[in-house]
Amino acid sequence: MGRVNEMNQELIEKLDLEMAMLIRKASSMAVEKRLGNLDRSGYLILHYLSRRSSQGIKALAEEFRLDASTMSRQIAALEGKGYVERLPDPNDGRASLFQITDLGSLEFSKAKEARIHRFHELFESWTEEEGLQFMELIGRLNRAD
Amino acid sequence: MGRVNEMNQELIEKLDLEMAMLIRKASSMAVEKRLGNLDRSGYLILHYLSRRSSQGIKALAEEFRLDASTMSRQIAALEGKGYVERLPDPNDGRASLFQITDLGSLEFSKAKEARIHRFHELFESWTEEEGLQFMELIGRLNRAD
DNA sequence: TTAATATATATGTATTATACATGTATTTAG
DNA sequence: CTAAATACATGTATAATACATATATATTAA
Repeated sequence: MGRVNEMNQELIEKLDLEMAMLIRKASSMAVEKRLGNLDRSGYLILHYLSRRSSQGIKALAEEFRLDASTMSRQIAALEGKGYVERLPDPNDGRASLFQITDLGSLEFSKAKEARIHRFHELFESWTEEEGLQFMELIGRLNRAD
Repeated sequence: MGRVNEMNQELIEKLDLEMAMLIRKASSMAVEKRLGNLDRSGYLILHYLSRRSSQGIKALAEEFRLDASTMSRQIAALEGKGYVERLPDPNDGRASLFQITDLGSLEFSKAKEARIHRFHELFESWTEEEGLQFMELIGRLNRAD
């Protein structure tokens, strides 16, 4: 079985278009469906903070490959809603560490439920095997440069 | 094999996160890499117009599931760059029809080449079969409500 | 130790993509 | 022929983002 690199130009072109469409569709879906008080960024950040110890802006920005200024604003939004809590970084007076609050955990759970529901709809006609394959393939793409 | 609806909650949750990450990654990639003079919308619209006869704002907005005002601005941008041409709709004095220009076709080809190159990188390690599966699955998602 | 430099974060500004509300011209229905 | 609907353009608002810059703190080199 050949590599995609060697393969049919046509398939790559179709992939290109399908990806472009998926991105637009999924982006606007995220906007449409505000899923409680959480946007996509907030959702991802809370998910991350719900599994890790408190993190600073820089670490979060690197984790999500966003500019630190962007992360700073996203965290500020979460802090403003009371979903994360700012703690002084004991090792660095310039920095803060952020941890998810109980309220944040609650909001995250609610958003997750709503999103999961939406996903059940979207993937209604898929078999489990297809879902698994798709997830694996997306995962690979997410971890590629 | 069961439907995703009946399946493991864990898989759906992972899909949810992977999708959220993909969207963010792909969106920012699209911004970073301006691929000539075409953004994602322009690219999709020119692709569409390169295969179809001239279309009005409304039809395009429906095709791409965007608000007509959004499509109006996107087409205006393409028109401003000379990539599409406005023709009066002979059957409706309120409407215009838009067709791709030679310059638009040229720009589209250039953007396509650059994007395809990027895709070859992204999918470098994939087999052809995986690429095909992925495309089919994305296509289904794009066509779901 | 002190001065220069680097770093972590916050904020100002700009861009892009989007939706919704509204206004205008034109078409269609009654 | 008038009333309602439609196609489009434009005003306004929001969200996510990057880059440039400012500030406080930390680190390094002399």
